[in-house]
Amino acid sequence: MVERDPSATPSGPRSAGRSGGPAAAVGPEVDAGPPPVAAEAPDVGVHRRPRRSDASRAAILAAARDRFAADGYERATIRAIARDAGIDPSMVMRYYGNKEGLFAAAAEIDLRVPDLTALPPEERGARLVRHFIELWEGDETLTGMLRVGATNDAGAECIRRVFAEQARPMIDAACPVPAEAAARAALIESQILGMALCRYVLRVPPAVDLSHDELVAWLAPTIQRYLTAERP
Amino acid sequence: MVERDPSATPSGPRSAGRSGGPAAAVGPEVDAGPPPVAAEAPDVGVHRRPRRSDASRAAILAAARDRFAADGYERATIRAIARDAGIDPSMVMRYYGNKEGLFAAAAEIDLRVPDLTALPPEERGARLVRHFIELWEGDETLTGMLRVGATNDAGAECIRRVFAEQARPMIDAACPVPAEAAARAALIESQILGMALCRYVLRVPPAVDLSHDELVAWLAPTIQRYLTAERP
DNA sequence: GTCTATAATTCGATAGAC
DNA sequence: GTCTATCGAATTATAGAC
Repeated sequence: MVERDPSATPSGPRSAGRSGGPAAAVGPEVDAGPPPVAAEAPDVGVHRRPRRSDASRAAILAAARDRFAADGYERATIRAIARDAGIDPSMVMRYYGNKEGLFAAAAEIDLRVPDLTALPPEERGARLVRHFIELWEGDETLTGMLRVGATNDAGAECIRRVFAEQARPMIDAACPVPAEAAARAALIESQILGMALCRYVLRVPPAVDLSHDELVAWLAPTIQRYLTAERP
Repeated sequence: MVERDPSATPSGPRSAGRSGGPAAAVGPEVDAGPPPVAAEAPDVGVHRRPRRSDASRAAILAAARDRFAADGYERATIRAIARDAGIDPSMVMRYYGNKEGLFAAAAEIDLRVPDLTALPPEERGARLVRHFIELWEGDETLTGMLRVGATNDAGAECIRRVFAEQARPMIDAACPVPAEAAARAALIESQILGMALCRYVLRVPPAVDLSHDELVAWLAPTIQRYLTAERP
């Protein structure tokens, strides 16, 4: 079958690593902290005394992102994540409490939605489409979150939150009628996620074969209409 | 957490049953047959001697569809499916060989795509959108297949095949330029599946709140454009 | 902080009686 | 055809030594 062979990667990090690219923009280490352990740093504000385990935590998070992305929530085991990170599985439990805590820490995503108000209205659709295409192809974590969100409720909540917090404000700013912004944002999200689903998760052949330019040419008018067209 | 409580349904069928509605239209019992058992009916063509176990097989398939739909591939256990069907788990193995065989048998879907050529071109987008909305809300199996397809490759193949075999011909017949039909079908599929993902799987609030009429009003022009508009 | 050992479940799958 | 009993493997999670 096409299932993952556990013996294929007996040790060491995964081949298709993130290479520290978009991962570096994820944000300032927003892990949940060691849950059942003594709180050694109550003032988690600007300054924080670096823990000796920061390297281990980062390695775990990177491996978790890869595994969750590749295998989904259920098949991504703590053992495999720990093995990829070169760390004992019990450390993962100690740092993140349980599997859900680990996922929550690994699921921090930055969509880096561009500022649409700086563009002339007729270019906003194309700008948004091109941004999401490049975002999706540059970071397999997004595909993973989509995979997890379809099966696990914590993953779905993650996607809902990411789009509500990061995409909505920009869409609100670009929408003509504020009362319609919610519906317009949902429509845009449906087309963006739908194409991502077909291309990167389901791998529907004709969707995979579309070039970036073709995608922009087809999808930009759709997004543009959802964004600014008069309500039908 | 929101995970399923195994003790919530100690026995008996699931509360949200299919009530034999769309399931009856799935097709003429296309199960894989008992794989490791003696082939008692080699001529599985038009006529077939009804097996004594047909009722059990149907019960298993119905329960499997519900479980796969609700829990996804990994969490849907053969034990739980058998319990819902009121049948011993070993029977599932005997009938369908293994878990993948069971899924393949349960994943037979009929999209019942309407004949678009009978409609004036300007009404085809709305017709298609309304059909898929009603289809999706009338049969939770489709949501389940989407859930499974996101995590499991067999599920993804199922979705690819269903759309390729059932939706493509109708779209081909309605598309102006045959060479562009593949891309147009992929675009339509991305918008249909994307909205289904947001509404029924991820349950993004603004997408869930959209009424049928609003959905048709917003999505129909998109589908219409993917279907017949000149290539951008 | 790190690791070993293991508890406690649960799973898919098999063997065999009736 | 149906069911009981169970195997072997895998999982999350915990306890505790160093």
